Amino acid sequence: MRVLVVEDDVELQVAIPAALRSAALAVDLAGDIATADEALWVNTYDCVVFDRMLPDGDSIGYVRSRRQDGWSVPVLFLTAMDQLADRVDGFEHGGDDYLVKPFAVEELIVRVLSLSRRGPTIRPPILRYADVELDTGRREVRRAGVLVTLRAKEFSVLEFLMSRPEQAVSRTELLEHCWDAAADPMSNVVDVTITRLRSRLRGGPDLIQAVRGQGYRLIAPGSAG
Amino acid sequence: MRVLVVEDDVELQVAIPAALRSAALAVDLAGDIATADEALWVNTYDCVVFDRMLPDGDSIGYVRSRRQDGWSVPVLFLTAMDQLADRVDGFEHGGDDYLVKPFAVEELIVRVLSLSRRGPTIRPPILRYADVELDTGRREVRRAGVLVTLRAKEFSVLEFLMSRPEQAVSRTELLEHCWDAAADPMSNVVDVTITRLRSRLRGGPDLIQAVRGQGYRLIAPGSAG
DNA sequence: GTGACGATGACATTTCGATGACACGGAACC
DNA sequence: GGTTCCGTGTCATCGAAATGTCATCGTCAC
Repeated sequence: MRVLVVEDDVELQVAIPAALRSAALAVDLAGDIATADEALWVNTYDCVVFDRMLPDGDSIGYVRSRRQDGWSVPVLFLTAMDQLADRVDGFEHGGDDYLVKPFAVEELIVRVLSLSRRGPTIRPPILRYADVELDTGRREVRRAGVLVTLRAKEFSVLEFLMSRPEQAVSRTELLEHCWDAAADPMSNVVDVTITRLRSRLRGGPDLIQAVRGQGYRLIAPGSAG
Repeated sequence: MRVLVVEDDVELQVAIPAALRSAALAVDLAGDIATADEALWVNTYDCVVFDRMLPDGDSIGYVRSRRQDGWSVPVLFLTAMDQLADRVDGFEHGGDDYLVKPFAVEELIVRVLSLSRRGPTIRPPILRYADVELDTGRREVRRAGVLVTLRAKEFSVLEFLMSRPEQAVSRTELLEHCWDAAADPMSNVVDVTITRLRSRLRGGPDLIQAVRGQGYRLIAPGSAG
């Protein structure tokens, strides 16, 4: 779990990261909103600890504007007692929390852990064609429910074909999407990989059709294509 | 001892606080879940008395969702006889209690005092996969019930893997979530940490599978993966 | 029938992951 | 303040597995 701490107070710049690291969190530090903004574009964080008042402004304004762009990383605001009156400002977005200074580090840790955990659980898609299922998250392929183990290249090629079912895909396209720039366009790697793919999917009729002079396409026999 | 009472019935709004104050408890009052939620973020309570049915919903849903974030203040649910059938719902969390309306105030006081005495034991969620339990609050890991001591980084990596069971997780993702910005993307820290993690979890079959070219995934042998 | 394209088996090469040994740095403890 | 210990990162090496190459064979279209 990785956290960005945005704090300008020198003492807290030391204390907060130390506390969070003791809880096995990876911590980056920024001293102002500009630096924080940069870090937030470059890296992925599970949670951000934002001091309310920073040299270049009130962090709430920054967070609010990013929220409008769909940015959804949970934020813990550190706020002084005298800023508490307008604390409602910080809660337009349900995913956030705040902590009044001074606070106990244990409290901070608990809050940050809690916020980090609600991270957006993205369900990676599962591609389906005929009796083949390709789970992009698990990196698993099943044919008629039976698990089929594929090599990375085979998986990658099948994924590409399944993303364009029944479309003819040229060797060049496959090379460009599944191989890196160093791939030799004269080689027959694609053919070989297709052969290997077929042999692994031998749990039913051949779904990979060669289109002479064009490339390959995924097609279920009988689907009049 | 400070207690939050969440009740919408006007008579009970008077009777319950009065009873509890007579037992030397400090009582705050909220009329609905929204108000209660705000109070619970701002203040620390030793116990919450929650009516089951409130104008803005069933309090059980609210409590359950906060429990998932590790919130552990004991709750006493006030439930009508006709809601009793589904009372089990309220007891996923061991620290809670319930009282069927109508009730004797003495009974209420006894229960609240009993709950308050337990104090706010922090009981954050426990991740489980196969025979591995990871207690995010205690920062403890058990395999087949046996305590396994992990280093901070190892814990952090395991936590991330366990938050995405059976999903392939790339080295980059792990680096981004478990290390800070100083991490060298070219380094093999992730591999090394995985090796160390495996060697510590040698109380059963290897659950960490390398996905060649992709990263790692948590998978129990035999789970058709 | 024949010529080009695709399929495939065998083999070579490369890449990738695992791991042991070592180095560095911070915390704890004299 | 110095020293030791512990956690963590770096590096080099090993070995296995994945993947590319090549040669040969098959087959489809004209």
